[in-house]
Amino acid sequence: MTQVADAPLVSILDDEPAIRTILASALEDAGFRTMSFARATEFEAALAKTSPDVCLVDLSLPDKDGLTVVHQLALEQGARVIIISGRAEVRDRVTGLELGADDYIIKPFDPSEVVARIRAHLRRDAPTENKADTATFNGWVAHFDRYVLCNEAGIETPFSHAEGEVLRLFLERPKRLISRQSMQETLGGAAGESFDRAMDVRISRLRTKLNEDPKNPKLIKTIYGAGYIFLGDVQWS
Amino acid sequence: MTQVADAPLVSILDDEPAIRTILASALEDAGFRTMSFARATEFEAALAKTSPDVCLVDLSLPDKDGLTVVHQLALEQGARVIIISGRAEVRDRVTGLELGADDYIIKPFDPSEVVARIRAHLRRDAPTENKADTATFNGWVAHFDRYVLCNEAGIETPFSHAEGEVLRLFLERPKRLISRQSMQETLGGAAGESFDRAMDVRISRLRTKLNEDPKNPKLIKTIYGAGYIFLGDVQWS
DNA sequence: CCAGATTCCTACGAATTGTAACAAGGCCCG
DNA sequence: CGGGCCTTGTTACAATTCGTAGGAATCTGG
Repeated sequence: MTQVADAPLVSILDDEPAIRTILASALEDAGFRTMSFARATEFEAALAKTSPDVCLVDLSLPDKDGLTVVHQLALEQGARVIIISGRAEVRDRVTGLELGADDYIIKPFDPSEVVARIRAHLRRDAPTENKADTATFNGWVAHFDRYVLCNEAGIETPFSHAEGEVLRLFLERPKRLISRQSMQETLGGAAGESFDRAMDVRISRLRTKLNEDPKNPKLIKTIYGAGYIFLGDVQWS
Repeated sequence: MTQVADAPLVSILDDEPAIRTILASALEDAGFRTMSFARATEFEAALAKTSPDVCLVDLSLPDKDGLTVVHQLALEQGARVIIISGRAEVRDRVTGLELGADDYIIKPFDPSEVVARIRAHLRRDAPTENKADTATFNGWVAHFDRYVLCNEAGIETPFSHAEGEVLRLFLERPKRLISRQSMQETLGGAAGESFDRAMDVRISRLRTKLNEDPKNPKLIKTIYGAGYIFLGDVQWS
């Protein structure tokens, strides 16, 4: 497993070698970089040099109380702190979390859950930059963050929220049938029988903005009695 | 228990009334505001108007798959999502977390742990707003200590307290939908229901100071029927 | 080619939002 | 105290969005 230089760094602090090994290998398989320590003093010495993104800390340590470590970590460092402990009492968990831990995992644990939880925590670190909000297709560029549609000449046409919902649905499922019903479920939610014209109109307006020829639509194709298909080579970025 | 206007809002989605009651009372005792729903449709309808800080979601719902709800929540809203489920398998937990949940609590649960976990998650939300009072975004610099907005040319424009509140709210949650109602809750507090156009005016004035083109605003975007989104790459310092 | 169903599209109107103008209140300074 | 100046909510009206209605256009099966 290759390790990218900017892969998140996870620091492991546990006195049992077996646990360290299991965690380290599971995390590295998942693409993280790891550092392992058996004693709090070594762990803290390393912190002075490197700042990990996540710290996994066992509460029972030979040289120091784990909760103290957690508390200092949470206060001083910006790192996420996850306690991994054999102490399963609710009281233990609550105090651990209150002292600054971000999560509390009970031994025995499943490595895949540890990985999933770490990912869930890290996901919050970079909220803005990871979501793909720009799609390119057949000379068009749709900017969902700015609610703007841009053609080959670079002319921008704004689209509304409702139009954007439909467009996004199409761009996420290109070249596949999207039934009228599933479309209403995904969007408005208010699934009334006689209300389904609203969808027609939304699509009609979207077609207009895409300069579709009504007689011969190239992008949004109607499947009579079934739904719609969005043709077009979509690429998100 | 008195509820402060700016206390974090927790939205509960569970089909069992007993669970809802237990959670709601525990959370309100802990100083949170709560909203409870039995069905996903009601829950989602409420989301359109208010944006809670945390959502507690049960996976087994009468009208919709819980995981779908979680996924949409995580993608669209910025809210923390905590699954509370009777399904205890590791596989369930991992998929729940991967679909966007921030935490996964297994039934039966202890309310105090739920509270502790919510607090742990929220603690991460507001690391910036304590000390930083200068934000840089798209050529602008906002100095909240001096109530001054500074453009690329270095020209300073003063802004008022009310405008600063709105601006700060935007800068703390960039590129996320901020619902109209949650905005009024965060700010004015005293909310005349729908007759309160003060918010519109505040935003209009803020737009003017940001030199926004009324026809095509680049920073403060209106989402018809929902709220506003602040685009712009914010950096606090 | 016909009948019936389905879909498109234009126009209209209800709801929502933008903004200019006005008014109420606070503050500073003479 | 009184008069400007700033702030901010309120009101009124303009602009925008988007669902609805209803007839025109299109499709399908026979």
